[in-house]
Amino acid sequence: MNTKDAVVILFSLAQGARLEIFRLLVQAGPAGLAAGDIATRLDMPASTLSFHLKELAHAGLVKPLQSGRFIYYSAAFDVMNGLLAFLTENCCEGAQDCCVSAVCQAESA
Amino acid sequence: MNTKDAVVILFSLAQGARLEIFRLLVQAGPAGLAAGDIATRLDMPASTLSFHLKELAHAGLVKPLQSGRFIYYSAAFDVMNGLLAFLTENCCEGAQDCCVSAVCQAESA
DNA sequence: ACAACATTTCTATATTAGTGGAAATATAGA
DNA sequence: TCTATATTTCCACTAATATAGAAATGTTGT
Repeated sequence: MNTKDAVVILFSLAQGARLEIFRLLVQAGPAGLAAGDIATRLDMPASTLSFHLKELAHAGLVKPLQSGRFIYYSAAFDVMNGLLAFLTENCCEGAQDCCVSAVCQAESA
Repeated sequence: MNTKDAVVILFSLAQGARLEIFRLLVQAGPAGLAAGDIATRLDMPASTLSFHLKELAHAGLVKPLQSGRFIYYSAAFDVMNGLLAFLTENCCEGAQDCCVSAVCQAESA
């Protein structure tokens, strides 16, 4: 991951509608949700949703899977993990205690 | 942390210049760097840097500390950790294995 | 082929963001 | 107070983004 990739990913999340879409998909898990289902749950016009899904897919944060007439979108956890690692890379010149430890402790506690 | 806070933080990072500033400060550690130092290292006009620092500070991602004529900016690791936690909240309906574990394993390995 | 449905692309509009020079503000030291 | 330095604010310009209706595309079952 380089700076340009990270900017694209962050940009795709830095918008109210898109962040809600992504969080919905994170909570939905690997199976994902159909586009129409997302539109209904978030009360969003189809064209607006499509615009945002395209942005998220372009960043690699969501992956589309066609199944019949439906297209299921799911969150790409590996891409998100890569982003998190990038954001805390070379943290504090090697003193990693001050950086992401809080998250890891919260997870393992 | 709510969606609006997260969008503000993500937005502050979703820009090439700002992401570079933040990463520089992450690597610099808690002591931070003076604004002029950042400008020199990133070869950026002072007014442009100031614009971006303001955005990062507004999001709470960097903290300014005045010391004489200099203003030292440092990364707010607690805010970043809060963001990471928010992004993976309620992940996969409880099956956390699929989410942030990769980051934590990489850190502890 | 046709009808029904799911999703995307096209189009126009309104709003917002990024840039950097010049001027203003703040601090320190003599 | 005067000067040098550090940083921010002001300003104008250029460009990009979010939105949603309407039309187009693709898919399924009959």
